[in-house]
Parts: sequence; structure tokens; C-alpha cells
Amino acid sequence: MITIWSTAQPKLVSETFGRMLKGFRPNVPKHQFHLYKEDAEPPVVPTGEVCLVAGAKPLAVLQKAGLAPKGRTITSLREKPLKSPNNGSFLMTFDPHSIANDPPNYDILLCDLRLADRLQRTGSTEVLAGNCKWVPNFSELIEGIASDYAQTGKPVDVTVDTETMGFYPWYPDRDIVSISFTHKRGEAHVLYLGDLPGAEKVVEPQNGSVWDQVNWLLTSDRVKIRAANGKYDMIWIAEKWGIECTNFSMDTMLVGSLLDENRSNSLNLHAKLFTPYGGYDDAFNQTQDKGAMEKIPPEKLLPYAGGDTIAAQDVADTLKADLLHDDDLTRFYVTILHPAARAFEKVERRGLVIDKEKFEVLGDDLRKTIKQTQDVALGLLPQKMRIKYKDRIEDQIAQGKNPLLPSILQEFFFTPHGLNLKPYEVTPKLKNGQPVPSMKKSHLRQFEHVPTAKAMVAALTELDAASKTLSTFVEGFLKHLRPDMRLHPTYFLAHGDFDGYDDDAGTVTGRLSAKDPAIQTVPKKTKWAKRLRECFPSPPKKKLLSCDFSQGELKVVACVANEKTMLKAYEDGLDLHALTGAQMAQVDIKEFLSWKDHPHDKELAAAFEKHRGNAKPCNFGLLYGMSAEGFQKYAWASYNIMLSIEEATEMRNAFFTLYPGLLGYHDDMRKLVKTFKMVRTPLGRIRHLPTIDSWDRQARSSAERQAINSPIQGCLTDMMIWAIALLEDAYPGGELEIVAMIHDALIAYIPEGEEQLWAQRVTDVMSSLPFDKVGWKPQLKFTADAEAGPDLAHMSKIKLVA
DNA sequence: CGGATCACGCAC
DNA sequence: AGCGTACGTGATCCTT
Repeated sequence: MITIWSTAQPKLVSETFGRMLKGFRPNVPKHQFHLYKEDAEPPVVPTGEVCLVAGAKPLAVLQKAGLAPKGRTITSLREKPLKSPNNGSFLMTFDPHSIANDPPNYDILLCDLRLADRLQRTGSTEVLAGNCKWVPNFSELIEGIASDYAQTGKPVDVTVDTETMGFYPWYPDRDIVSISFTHKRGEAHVLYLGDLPGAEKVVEPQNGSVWDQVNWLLTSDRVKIRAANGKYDMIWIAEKWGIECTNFSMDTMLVGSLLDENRSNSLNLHAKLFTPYGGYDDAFNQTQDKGAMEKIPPEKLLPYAGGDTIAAQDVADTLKADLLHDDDLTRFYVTILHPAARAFEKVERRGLVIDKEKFEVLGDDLRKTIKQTQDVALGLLPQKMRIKYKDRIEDQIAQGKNPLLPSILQEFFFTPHGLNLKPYEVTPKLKNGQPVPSMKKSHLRQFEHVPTAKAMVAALTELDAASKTLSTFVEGFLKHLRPDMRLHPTYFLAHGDFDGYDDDAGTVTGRLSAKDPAIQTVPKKTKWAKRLRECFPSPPKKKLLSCDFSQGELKVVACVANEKTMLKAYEDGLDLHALTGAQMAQVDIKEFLSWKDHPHDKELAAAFEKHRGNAKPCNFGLLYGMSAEGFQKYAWASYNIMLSIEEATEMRNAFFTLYPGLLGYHDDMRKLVKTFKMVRTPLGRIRHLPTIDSWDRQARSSAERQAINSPIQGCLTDMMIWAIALLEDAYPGGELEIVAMIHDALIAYIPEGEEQLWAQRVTDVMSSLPFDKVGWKPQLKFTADAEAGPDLAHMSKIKLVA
């Protein structure tokens, strides 16, 4: 019996712990709730039973009774059982009330409940270990699967996991160290492929019977493969053994992230939340270098290599049951997300060709520019400051670093040692109780009426742009160049804690992110953008093709908000960014549009592009809840237009008067999120926003803005990944090679001379997504634009037939 | 000195 | 008083 002792009202207790206990099915532990009463004695906990002490008040009772050490926090007492007078155990956890203000606490409480269950059943908090064994082949496993299949006639769930030499398969001398399969609960069959002695010796899987067995397991329609972050394993298996898995049906990372994108999803966390194996790999993670699996003695590797599939098999059962509670989310996973993840295996394997020599020449030019602009900027420092910081400056230069440190520049701009300017903007954090002036260029540019400031800002702008380009995009990107002379960025289709990265990766909205390198941030509009993009050529006899949804985000808004003016504008072919651009340039829209293709005046055409481009973030700002004050700030920082608050309010009002449906959409989202604590994209993906109930007003309104933004942002990305999945499916022949995705755009290699054909084919798929499969009827057609060229700097528009 | 945090700049 | 979502880098803070 588990006794849950808390101050919370019965309703909250049963909502919180009841939901958690359901997750234990079919083995829901016997439990009872014990209400906290002031001055009452602690509950009686007999031998072998456990009491979960939830919150500071019951803990204080234990402390008063001498049953818990005094002066300690719940955090420090968690996970360590204390003896009860009757030989039972007390386990500490947080108060269920705390979840409302700090939603991640839910997971901590659930972990503690799992721990209480384990303690109650096994008498110890020790991790339950599964049965892992080295096998010379998978004959026994396959027999077991065959026997299950014979009994049920249904495909059998099997979980797979690999351990590998490092994280990247693009190196010929790196290989798979082990592969594990779990078919029966709690049992892993692990094949060791490393060089170290100690494991059962196997026939090399490259050819022969073991390869046939792995191939069967990953392609048979009698098997349904599951994995945690399976994209990783599938890429290794395909690269090293040439096996293309055809029966991969469920990924616990993807499903776990769909069910709760806010938590730090990982197999480790899922195991703690949903299985008795929670923490099975904690000791391994602390003691072993996971970057070199091949050096780990087999006896140490076995419980980890096998533990992953044992845990994942159990995790998958729970997550699948959870997912199936939501029809829309299930459909979204099966129809869109899972196929997209499979498509990204191919995208990542292809990689992007780069021109290394061009990168190096660019690097040299950048270093020259950095040197020159550094000298200019240093020359603008007053002599006193140059003397004061002489050592520091020389030291930085000697190390090849920037001598114009933020601390020096702050002193230059904002103290009497320098220009003594009064900052308009400060950083969010105080330093020594003092506000710190912002050193953003957009802030510093506001002082251009002071000649020295103007000169310094100009030099710093040049310098920092060159430094950023060099460090992040030249040197930084080249660090990720693989032996095939390609970049292979990793895409994240889930949010969580992935092996090999320090922090969480992926997004909460459903957007993808990419790492190693961050291909989605390659500059497009900066001074060096063209030079940089020239370093991304197409391979021989191929051309680059880039297709994006035209004004996709605004069109999604128009549809989900059912905003009549926007819908009408799009039906009439009007450009909403231009509309706002005209407003910002304070020009009549008709005249503004006439600038666009002005036959004689190229400057007007350039001005059109500039204002339209600057209008974009402004549109998006207002769209997603920017205030009049924010709008005012934006106009000043980006346009040097000083608007009074009345004028800013007026322009903001004009925007919402033009599009009255938007305010309705904002209101709808605010109401929805308040009621359901979540919002949903039209394709079924959910954004959970539990902080809508926070006591903190700022947190609440932040959740409101996220509720407004996420369905839009998520929807457009989901359309793009769906298109990529459909394209990989429709054109498997290798002529179309999708190599990157940048939110609402895809980049592919196509055969030279067939630009028109492939532009048409790709945009046709993008603009005719089968929305009926997920029950959405958008009012607009999502058209796509296409560009092609020899490299990313020279892309020209392709005319398409609608 | 190494890790954590902050500020910034880049993309959409 | 607040548009949103990311990743990578360098400076600085913080702690041992």
C-alpha cells in the first residue's frame, strides 16, 4: 500500500495523483490518500509499506516528530527513504499545488511516485534491471517473434537500439558497436560488434546470416519496429550495413514530445516517468564516455545497450496508449510526423556540398576586414582609455581575439571617460544592482547624431559583422565538414535532451531546428551573405532548387482566423507586407506598389524592397500581440521614425481595423488556452501552455502570446515537413535530392537542365497537400514559389504554371 | 580554471 | 510592460 500524504484538497489530489496512477496500468499499485491536518500525528506506515510525503507542511510534521532531519529542503531529502516507527518508509516529494506555478514539477512528482512504487514492491530504491544478454545471432529472438505472430496473426512490436563509435556515421572508420532488440518485456538480445574481448563472438553482420536476420527484423511486415530517436539508429544502419528499414512504426522521442513538448524529453526521463526501469542508465552516464562506446568493456556496456531497448519497449507501450487517447494527435503522428522523420533520415544522409576553397578565401578576406576595422575602431577610443586598457587590448590581439571588448565599449559610449551618452535601452539583467546599457547595434545606431559615435558604430558594425561571419559561419561551419566534403546537419523533430548535446534541442512549437551546423541561420541579407552563399554550390551536373510557401505564415493566419479582409486580399493577389510597408514608408499603397517595377528608377524599386522587407517583422509583431509601445520602439530602432505613443497606437489600430478578424482570433486563442491549457494547429499538433494558470501575470500573458503564435508557426512547418515526406515518397529515384529545410522552404539538388520540370513537380506537391486526411479545409490554396541556380547566392525565380 | 549565464546576431 | 521559434559564439560571472 502506498499512502499519499498531502495538504492538497481531495479534488487536486485525485486529479494529480489519479492521473499519474493511471499510467501504471495494468499494474496500478494499491494506494490511499491521507489528508493533512494541522497538529495531527504522521500516518502509520507498517513494514514494507511506503508513505509519499508531499509538501513542506507534512514534512514539518515528520521533523517535529523527529522522523526527518531538521533544516533540510524537500529537494535535498527526495529519493532517500526515511524509516517510519513501524518499519515502513517515508519518501519526500513536492506539494501538488506547486505544479500550477511550475509545471515541470509534475514530472518530479511522478518520478517520486514511481520510486515509491518500486520501493514498495522490491523493498529498495535500486533500479530494476532487465535481463540483458549477449547473443551470437538473433535466431532465438526471431523464433520468439514468429511464435507470437503465429498466436495473434498481428505484427509484433520489437524495439531496436544501437550503440555507435561517436555520433556521426560519415567517417569510414567508425562503426556500430552493438545492436539490441527487445521483443519480450524486460528482455534484451544484444549483439556485440566491437573489438574488445568479453562478449559473445558473432559473424560480422556486413554479410551472411546475421545480416539477413537484422534485415528481416527491419523489413518484415510481421514486425513493427519501435525506437527512441530512431532516426539516429536508422541512419547508422543504412550507412554501415545498407539496410533500409521499412517497418519502423513508432518513435518514443517523437510521441513523447507530441504528448508534452515542454518537458526535456529523453529515454531516460520517459523511463523514469513510465516504467520501473527509471534511472537504469544514470550510473552508466556518469562513469562512461558515451562518445567512445567502442572503448567500453563489454560487461559494462551490456546493461546499458540492452537497458535502452528494454526501457524503450515499456515506454512505447505507455506513450502509445496515451497518444491513442487523442484521435487528432494520433492522425497527425501517423500521417505527418512519423513519415516526415523517415524522410529526414534521407535528408541528413545526403548532406550539403560545400566549396571548401571558397570558404577559405572568404575566411582570409574576413580576417583582413577584421584587422582593418579593428584599427579604425581602436583609433576612435580616447587616448586615456587606450592607455588604461593597453595590456588588455594587446592581450586580446595576441590571442587573435577582439580587442574591442563590450566592457571597454560600454565605458566609451556611456561614461564620462568617453562620450557619456545616456542609454535608451538596457539589458534585462542588472549588474551590481545597476542597469547595463545595451550594446546592440540597433541601440547604438540611435546615437548617430554624435559624429564620433557614428564613426565608432560604423566601424563596429563592419567589425562585428565580419567577426560573426568568420567565427560562426566560416570557421564554425568548417568544424562540421565531414570526409565526404559535405555538411550533415542534424534535424530535431522533437523537443528534448538528446545524446551528445549539452542542452535541450528542438522546439516547442513544432518547428524543426538544426544543429552541427545550424544550417537554418546561414545569412541571407547581411553584407557577407552573398560571398557565404557562394560557398554552397550544387554538385556536378546538378542544380540547386529552393521552394517555399509564398507568404505562408500570413495565409495560415488568414485561414485559422477566418479573417475576411486577408482572405479577400489573397484571393485578389494582394501583398500584405507591401501594404504595411507603404504604411511605414508613409506612402499611399498604390504609389508604393508602382515603385516595385518602376521602369526607370531603380532606386525606387530598391526602396520598395527595403520597406517591404522591413514591414515583415512589423506585420508579424502586430500579428502575434505586439503592443503599441513595442511598435513605437520598433519603428524607432529599425526606421529611425519617432512615433508618439498616440501615433503608434493609431497605426496599430489601423492594422487591426484593416484586419478585424485578427483581434477575434487573438481573443479566441486567449479563451481556448485559458480553458484547455493548450492550443492546437489545424493539422492536429498540440501546444501545451500550463503556465496560463501561473500566479505571475507576465508568465500568463507570455502564454497568451504563445497561444496566438504557436498554431500558426507550427502549422506552416508541419505543412513543409509533410510536403517533404510526400516528395520523398513520390520521387524515390534519386533525381530529386532534398538536402535542407529552412522552416517554410526546402532546398534540393535536381538534374541540370530540368529546373522547370522539378520546380513544377515540387511546388505542385507543396500546394496540393491532402488536408482532408487530417480534417482541415483551408479557405486558401497555399501556393509555392521556386528558385534555381548554381549555388545558394545565385538563385533565380522560376515561373510556374498555377 | 571550467561551467553556467548572459548578450548578441543570424534565420524564419 | 512584453511579437514568436531556434543555434553558436564570446565575454563575463561564479565557484572551488
